[in-house]
Amino acid sequence: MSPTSFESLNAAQRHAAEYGRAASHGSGWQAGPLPVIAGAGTGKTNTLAHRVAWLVLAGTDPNRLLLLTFTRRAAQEMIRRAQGIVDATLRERGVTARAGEQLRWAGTFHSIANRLLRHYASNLGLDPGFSVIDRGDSADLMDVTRYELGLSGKDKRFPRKDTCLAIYSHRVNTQCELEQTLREQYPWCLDWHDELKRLYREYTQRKQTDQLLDYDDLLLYWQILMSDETLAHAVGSEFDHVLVDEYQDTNALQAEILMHLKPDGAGVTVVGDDAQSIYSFRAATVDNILEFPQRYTPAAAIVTLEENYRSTQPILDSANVLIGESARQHRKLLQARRGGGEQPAFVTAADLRQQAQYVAARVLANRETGMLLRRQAVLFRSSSDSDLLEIELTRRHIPFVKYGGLKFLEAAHVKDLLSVLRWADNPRNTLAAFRVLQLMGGMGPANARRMVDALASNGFQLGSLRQLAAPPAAKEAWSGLVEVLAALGDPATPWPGQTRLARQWYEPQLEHLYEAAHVRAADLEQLEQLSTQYASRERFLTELALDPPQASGDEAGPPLLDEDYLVLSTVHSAKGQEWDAVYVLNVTDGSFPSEFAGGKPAQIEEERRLLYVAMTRARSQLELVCPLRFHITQQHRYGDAHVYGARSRFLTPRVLETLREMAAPVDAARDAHTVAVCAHIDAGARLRDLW
DNA sequence: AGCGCTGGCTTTTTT
DNA sequence: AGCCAGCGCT
Repeated sequence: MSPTSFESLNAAQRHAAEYGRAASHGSGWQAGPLPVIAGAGTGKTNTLAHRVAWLVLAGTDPNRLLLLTFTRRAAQEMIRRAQGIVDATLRERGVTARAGEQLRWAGTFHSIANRLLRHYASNLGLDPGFSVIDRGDSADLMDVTRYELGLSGKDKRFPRKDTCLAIYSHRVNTQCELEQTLREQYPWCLDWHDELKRLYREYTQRKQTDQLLDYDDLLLYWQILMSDETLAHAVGSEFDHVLVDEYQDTNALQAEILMHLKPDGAGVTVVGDDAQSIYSFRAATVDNILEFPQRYTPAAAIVTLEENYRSTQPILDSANVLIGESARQHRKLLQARRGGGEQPAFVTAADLRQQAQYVAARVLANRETGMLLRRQAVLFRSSSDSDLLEIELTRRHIPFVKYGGLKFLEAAHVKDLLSVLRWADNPRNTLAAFRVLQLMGGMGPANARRMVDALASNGFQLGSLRQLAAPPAAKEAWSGLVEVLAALGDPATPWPGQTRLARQWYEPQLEHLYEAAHVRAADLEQLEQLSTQYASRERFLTELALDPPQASGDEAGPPLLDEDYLVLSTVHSAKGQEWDAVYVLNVTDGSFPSEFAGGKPAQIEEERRLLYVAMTRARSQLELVCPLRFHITQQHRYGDAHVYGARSRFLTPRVLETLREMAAPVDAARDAHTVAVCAHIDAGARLRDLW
């Protein structure tokens, strides 16, 4: 193969990339199953890209190669890199690269499911024009259903809509009984078992009536498709090779789909790291990767990548010790290829404010020695952990971008505007209809119901809305809406400009809906801008649901690339990334592990892996920060109630030996009366006791 | 009957 | 800062 590119791989990487060499000739050959356990920073993406490139160079038709990744972004990155390797190799051989030979089947399980289901819709009794609804819409549908079943308003509070959806999702993705999900993950909802079951039955029914598929449905329908032998064979034989990235974060449904795709494992490559499995709340099961080899006879041989190209050895030493204390795993020890390096630090701060000040100061100090802000990142367990830091950064005029947490598309006003387009796109989408109708003052659930029923009895002709009379208070907004919907529903209306039409109707509604209307109006302009980048309304709405912009500011596109900014991110969103300096906030019991983690060993192990993922993002500098004193917020009682936190239980004596312990310098100007107290209290238990 | 406002309560992480 | 139940006003 390519003398340069492939020879740059180490032995294990090359073995993985070229696995099946002996069998490879012509098209349609297969080798596998191949499990690759790739430790953090061991060149996983590079190896997988080389495997894709090598398969293509060895004669595999790129159209017969299925690549499943965790995010669509990862798929695009993989395509780009594999293409680069193929092109470079062919150039070396004096062959001009064949233009347009692209990987058409690369994407997330969900997006590939979307494509397959539209193709096989008729086999499943599905309308090929189904809509995909995102999380927020699913929750809203759950809410409407709950309201109509009369499940709200009992003396005991029924679980909120997001919780209802989370339980539902967990239940279908784990393929376990509802009762088991409740007992293990949502014990406080156990009393509602029967009501929830009724709710889910109705929810499923409504989605089917309205031709809506939620995220979970994409997988469920795919699984059902694969449960039929004939159809499974039809789908499976479309592909010679199936490669799955981040296999440690797949769930039972996805494993089953893969199994039916290639029952004997021929042509299957899975890549992942059990030590980085952190998505069990999304029903991912680390068992998939732990038990993968044994699912075949003979058992598949594992290729392990342990040479780490990212971090210095002192950082890896800490991480190795930390993860070494976990019981069940594919053992591996990360070895640094880079020399030198300073010991990572464990820094105690008096409280959250001092933590924020300390981190901001360290970021600036690094910046002054020439380390760009974007080469540094602050990581944390939950999105709100960075609240104080964000204030501090703003005060010091340090620009930052935050990943994770509430996103642009989840903001109420953005969803409002999108709902107008969604309703026009699919008049049967009563969910969008309900949302849009109730945006008008004077129009509540009852009137909205009346309008939707009338629309249904007129065969969902949007034009028929003209005949209906709105309540007096909504009169003006109503006639405007009717005209906009008629325009959007007319196939002759071009797509560019449709978002503007919708926005012109919606913007006046902002005033009575929200407090800071002008701030929200700016977002709407941005959404309009974003929509112009898509070819059609249908593409815009579907792709937005499947691949939303990652961070606030992300949707603005290129301009940001010129600027320097600090990265703030949840650990979950930091997956696969790296920075020169990494600061981890709140390395306490309560965050690592989360106070909500529950006591089961498997749950605690996952929390340990979360800290492992955070630590292994660092290239040269790693600091774990631990504030000692917390103010209690968002609790029953307000006031200056506080607790003293203990450092994370994962920082055992053996781990601490690998760290340099230090205290954040006390800011003398402030807090003269606050003395840093060293006390160790089980804050997690205290917080749990509050409930 | 239906709308909208008030006030009490809030279980993380996300394709 | 939302969500949701309950109440009072139209």
